[in-house]
Amino acid sequence: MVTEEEFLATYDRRAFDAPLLTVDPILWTYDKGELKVLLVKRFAHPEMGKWGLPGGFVDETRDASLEETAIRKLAEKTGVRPPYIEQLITTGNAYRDQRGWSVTVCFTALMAYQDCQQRVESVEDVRWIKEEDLNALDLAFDHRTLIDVARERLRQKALYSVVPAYTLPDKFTLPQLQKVHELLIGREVDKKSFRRRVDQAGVLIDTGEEGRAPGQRLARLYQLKPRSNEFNFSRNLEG
Amino acid sequence: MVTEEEFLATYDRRAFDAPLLTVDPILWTYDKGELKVLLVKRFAHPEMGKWGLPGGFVDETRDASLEETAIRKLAEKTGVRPPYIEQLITTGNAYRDQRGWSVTVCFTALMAYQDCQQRVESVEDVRWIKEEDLNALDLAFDHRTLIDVARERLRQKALYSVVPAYTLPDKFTLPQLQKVHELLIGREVDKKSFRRRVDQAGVLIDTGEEGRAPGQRLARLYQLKPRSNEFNFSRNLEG
DNA sequence: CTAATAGTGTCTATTAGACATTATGTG
DNA sequence: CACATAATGTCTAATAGACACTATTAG
Repeated sequence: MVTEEEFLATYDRRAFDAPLLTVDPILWTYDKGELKVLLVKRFAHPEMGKWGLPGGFVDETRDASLEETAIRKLAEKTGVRPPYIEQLITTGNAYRDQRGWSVTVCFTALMAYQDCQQRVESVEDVRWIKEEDLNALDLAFDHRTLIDVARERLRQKALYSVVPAYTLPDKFTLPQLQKVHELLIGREVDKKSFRRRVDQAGVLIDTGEEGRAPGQRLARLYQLKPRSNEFNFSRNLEG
Repeated sequence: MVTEEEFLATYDRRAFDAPLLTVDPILWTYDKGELKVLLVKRFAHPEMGKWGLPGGFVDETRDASLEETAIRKLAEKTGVRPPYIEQLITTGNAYRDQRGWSVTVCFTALMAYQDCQQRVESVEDVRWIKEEDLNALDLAFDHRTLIDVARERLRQKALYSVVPAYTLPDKFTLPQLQKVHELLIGREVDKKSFRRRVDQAGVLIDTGEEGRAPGQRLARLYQLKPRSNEFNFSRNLEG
C-alpha cells in the first residue's frame, strides 16, 4: 500500500501522454464605427506566417491561473491589461493542431482602442483587424471559428448587459454606447428604450462632465460602475 | 530555415512541461423532490478515498473531443450517454492538484434518475448525492467549488430555458417540470405564468397521453422537441 | 363528500418598441 | 437661420405576476 506522500514523490507527469494546452485570448475593440480583433503574425512553426490569436502556453512559474496566462499574453502585445476578460470556451480535439491532440482555453477580452493604439501601431506583427476584413485572411488553426463563437457571445451580451461598454474609453457618451450595441446586435435600437434600460439598471455613473465622440456634438459623459459587468437585464433587447 | 514538415517530424510534445489536463462532468438529476449529483469514490492517489466528480484524462486514441471524454466517463459510470451535456467552465492553476499545475475542463450534464438508477445502485463506488448532503462530504480537489458553479448556472437556466426538463424522463407532466424549476430557482413560480411561457415557446410536444408523477393524479404528458435546449426566453422569470 | 391537484380566465404591473417633441450646439 | 444630434415625453404591445375559478380524481 502506497501512501499519498510516496505516490507524489515518485509521480512523473511526463510519463503520460497529455494533450497540448494553449490559452487564446480574443481581444475586441471599437474604433471609427468598426469592431476590431487583435491578431498577431506567427513567427514560428506550425502555421508560421499566418495570422492568429495572441495566445500561448501556460508559464507554470509565472501564471497563477489560466486567466493570468491570457492577460499576460495580451499585455505582451498591447502593453496593458484589458479591463474586461471572461472565459469563452475550451476546444479540444485531435485535428486542430498538427502537433497532435490539442486543447485551447479561449477568453474574450475587451478594451478601448485608444489605450493601446500607439503600442500596436509601432510593431509589424500585431494588428487590429476589422471584422469585415477577417474573411480575406487565412487564419491559423481553428482561430477563425473561435472568433465567430466569441462574436456571437458578444452579440448576446449586447442584448442583456452593458459589457460592450468595455470597448470604449473610461468616459463615454450614451450615443457612443448605443452605437456599439447596435453594431454588435446588427440592427438599430430605439434610443429611448436603450437609455431607459441603462438608467434604471444603475450601472453607469454620470460624471457631470461633457465630452464628444469623434465628430459628434457635446454629450454627457458616463463611466461604468465597478461591477457593472456582472449586471444582466432580466429582459433582452429584441434579437 | 526549417520547413513545417521538418519541424513536425522532430517535434516532441513531451519535451515541454504541460499542465495536467482532466475532464470533469457534473451530472445532475431530479428524484423525489430532490436535486442530486453523481459522485464517485476515488480508488487511487491522489485524494484516494474521497468522493469526487466522475472525470478523468483524455484518451487520445478513443476521444474525438473533450465532450467525448466527458460523455465516455459518464457512460462508464451510468451505462448511458446523458441526453444533455454542455461545457461549464475550465479551471486551471498551480494549487488545485498536488501533482502540479493542473487544468480541468468541466461539463454540466443532465439525465433522468430512472435511466441509470439500477446501474448506479448496483455498485459501491458510484452514488447520487442529494444537494443538501454535499456539505457533509469532504470532496476531492476543488470539486465542491465546481459543483457550486454548475448549480448556479443551472439556476440561471431555469430562469430562461427549459433545459431543466432533461433531468426528467422522456415523457413528463407540466407540474413535474414546474417543480424542478422551482427547486432550481429556490422559490415557487406562478403556475399560469409558467405554462403560458412554455406553451408559447413551442418547445414541448403534447403526446396526447396521460400519466402521473409519483404520488400525483393523472396529468398530460409532454416531450421535449429535439432542439429545445437551444431555446432561450427573451424575458427571465423573476430571480 | 372532501381535499388535493390539474388546468384555465382575467386583471394588473412592468417594460420594450415606436415615434413625436424639445433642447442644444455647429456650420 | 438650418440642420444634425442629444435628450425627453407618451402611447402601445407584450408578457410575467397575482389570484380566482373550474375540472378531475384519489381516499
